[in-house]
Amino acid sequence: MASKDRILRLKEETRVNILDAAFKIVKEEGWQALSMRKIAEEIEYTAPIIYEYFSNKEAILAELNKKGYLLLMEEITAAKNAHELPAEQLEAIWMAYWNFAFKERELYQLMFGVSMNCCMAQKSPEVEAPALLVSEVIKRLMNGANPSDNDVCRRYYTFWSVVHGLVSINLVNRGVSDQLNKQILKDTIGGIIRSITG
Amino acid sequence: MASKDRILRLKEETRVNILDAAFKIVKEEGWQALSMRKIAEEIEYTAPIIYEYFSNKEAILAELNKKGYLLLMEEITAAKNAHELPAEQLEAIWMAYWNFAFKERELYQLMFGVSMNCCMAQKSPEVEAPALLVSEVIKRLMNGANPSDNDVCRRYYTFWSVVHGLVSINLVNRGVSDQLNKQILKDTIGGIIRSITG
DNA sequence: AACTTTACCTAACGGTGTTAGATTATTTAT
DNA sequence: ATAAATAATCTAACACCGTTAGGTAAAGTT
Repeated sequence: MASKDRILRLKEETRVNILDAAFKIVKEEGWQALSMRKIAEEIEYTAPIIYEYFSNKEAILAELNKKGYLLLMEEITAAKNAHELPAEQLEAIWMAYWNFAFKERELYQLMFGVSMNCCMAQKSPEVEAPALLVSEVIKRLMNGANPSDNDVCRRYYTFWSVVHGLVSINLVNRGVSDQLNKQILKDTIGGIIRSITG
Repeated sequence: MASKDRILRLKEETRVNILDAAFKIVKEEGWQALSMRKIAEEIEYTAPIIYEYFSNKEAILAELNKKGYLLLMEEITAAKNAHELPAEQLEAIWMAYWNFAFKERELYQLMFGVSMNCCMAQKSPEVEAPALLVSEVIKRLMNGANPSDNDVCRRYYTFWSVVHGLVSINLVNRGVSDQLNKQILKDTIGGIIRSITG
């Protein structure tokens, strides 16, 4: 009977509604505000209903995660296809990645484990000390060029980005071998130093 | 009277005990397992007592955050002092930073907002697609050199680390200007590309 | 010994994810 | 059309969370 199909379509529809509601809440109020009861309220049901469509909250997050990757894939594919030369493609791809992260920051947080409620924001002497120490060394390395604060800062963030990026990828992923990581680390740091000293 | 001092010392001691208990729980069971009631059980009190020493849970996290920065500062200072030349100092500092992240991974997570329960771990076609696409382009860029999978993978992680590092620093920090970020991004990506094409 | 202060606890509030069981509505079979 | 079976949905509850109010018991002070 065709009514079976209609019912299946309705079921699929509320499944989508649940995901949309979750996404809307996260966009408007952030991840910490996402709760099963709030999703239920949004779709005008009670909370236990959601468990007919998703085995638990984590399953909803997994689905949104997938959605994020599909969106990212769209963006970087378009960026790639806008160019011919691989060098230009690569630059466009990573620019698209960057833009995606800020256009869909909530999805990016979910996808790559960037937590929201971290203490780094609040400034204090203890928190700022490492940056100062490293910046001093960078300044010494560049002392021939008489660098501005902006230059030093740029170099500091370049170092920090690579290392923190590689660290956090490994903390959440545990994918690549330690040997490969150390190699990447040494090579890249060496590269930045050479690019400074010329 | 001296008893006043002794009592103050005792108060300070249980303050430290609370922090130690929290740290122990996190080390053994991760951040998601840290609760006020569990801390209380560890120090053999009930939960409300903790609020005599810390205004809320966040204040405890802030204190552990500070502890993390002090430890990190120790490590990178020692690394720096082991060398004379700024180039060597920088390499040693970032290696120390790397080692700190994995020796004290829980502290690192807290300090830099690396969230623990992220979906990236679970592999699926959707999740792997972007990496494949980028790797293809990298391979094309290196086609003269006939690169191994390991080489391509290394380059991919180098790109990804910088971009993801810069992104996540900006997502949690909101510190640096957009202009500086774009500059860092373009420079670094260009640098990596040039280091590939020779 | 009575009074005051401190230390500490129990009980509760409103929130979370999740499950069990009852209730209502819809479909199917007679 | 009516009875039985199935599906859809809800209420109530569990065990946990951070946090607060209020009471009790101990310690210190006069």
